[in-house]
Amino acid sequence: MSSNKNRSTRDVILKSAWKALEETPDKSVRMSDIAKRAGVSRQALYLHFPTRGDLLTATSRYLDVVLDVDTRLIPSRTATNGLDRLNAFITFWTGYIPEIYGVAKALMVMKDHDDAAATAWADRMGAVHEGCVAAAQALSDDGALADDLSVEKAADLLWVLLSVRHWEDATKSCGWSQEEYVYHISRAARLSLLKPA
Amino acid sequence: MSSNKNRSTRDVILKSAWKALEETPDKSVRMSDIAKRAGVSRQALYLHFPTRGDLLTATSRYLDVVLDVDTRLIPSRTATNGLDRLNAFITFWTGYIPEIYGVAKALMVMKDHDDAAATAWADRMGAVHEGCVAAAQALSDDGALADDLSVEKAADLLWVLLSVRHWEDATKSCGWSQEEYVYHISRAARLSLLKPA
DNA sequence: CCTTTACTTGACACGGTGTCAATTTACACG
DNA sequence: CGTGTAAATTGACACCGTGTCAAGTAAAGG
Repeated sequence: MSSNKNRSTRDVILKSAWKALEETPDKSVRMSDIAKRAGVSRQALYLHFPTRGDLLTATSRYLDVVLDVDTRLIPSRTATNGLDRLNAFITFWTGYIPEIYGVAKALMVMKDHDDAAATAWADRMGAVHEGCVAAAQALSDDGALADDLSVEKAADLLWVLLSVRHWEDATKSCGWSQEEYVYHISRAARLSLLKPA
Repeated sequence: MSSNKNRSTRDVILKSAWKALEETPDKSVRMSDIAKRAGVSRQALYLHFPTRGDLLTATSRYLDVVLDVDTRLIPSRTATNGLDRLNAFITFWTGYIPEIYGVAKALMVMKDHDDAAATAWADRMGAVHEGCVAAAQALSDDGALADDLSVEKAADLLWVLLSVRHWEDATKSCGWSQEEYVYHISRAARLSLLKPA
């Protein structure tokens, strides 16, 4: 099978991209860096991915598989009430962010000056937004949603609170630990979304 | 006075940078764009500002003067209780963001791949953080701060809530109006920071 | 054995920043 | 009125990273 080798190089590249970005999420990782790490020529990258943006997006999808997003989302999807669903979703996503941060950061940076990357990022974040809508809807169904929030606004608010930049600000700029971040953000989310007790 | 002409070109450049960035905060404004708009050669820019980052930072400081930050901060500084101070500060800053967004965006983008710009941005945001600390302290003095927040954590939380990226997410990605943004963010801030009523 | 497919090598164009040197403009002052 | 000095112009160039292209190599598979 000729496509076997094809596949495997592709995977090597994706893994290398991941590792490189994970290692230095701050510094901008070049195509040549990834190639070197993959033990492959820079041009081989372009054989598999048209542009850097495509490689980054592919890497982030690759992560979803490797890190098994679907399994991780089960608690949230199977929650039996709104508050549980909200908590489960927040737990999932806040735990996921640090693992994808390297790749996410690269995409975030790129989206600021590359329309294709912007679309890709919007697409990825759209998935998170859907999760937020589901949680907000579940709260609404329970009558637990604060009175001055529509489902849509609640979802948006949650989404904004859970943004990767937000995590970055809190942990990198403010120096919060991951625990502090999770605690304060989920607290803020609950206080903002739920009807006052 | 020879430095008069010097000054005035400098100001023309700053104003042009401002206008250019205001016009297209999304697209990356080039040095040549600014030069053209200022009716000056590209090299003239480098005569006044060593690098693009320096020009951007100077522009943001220029805005603070032109938009009269000090006056705008008076209500916050003279508030007689914590809640008033918090509200005044939020009103100031949320109103200020849209006005500086173009320049801020350029700096934010640049900070992701330029250490000098990162420092400049951190410096500018440090000023905002100080405002957050002052507000949090005022709340604490009133005994109005939520029990599970230290002054420092409260300030950080407020700062994160008020980040420019946050505003960008809400208004650009979610399509909130400025009014909606102000309403929901200040609501979230109050609910998160204050002792439950 | 010969074709096809995956990959390599090395060269190059492009866009944007920053640098440099030579030149021109203008205005202040003796 | 000229002259010296500071400010600005012009055009060329180096650098970096992305993306393109053409020619060559290596190996699997019929």
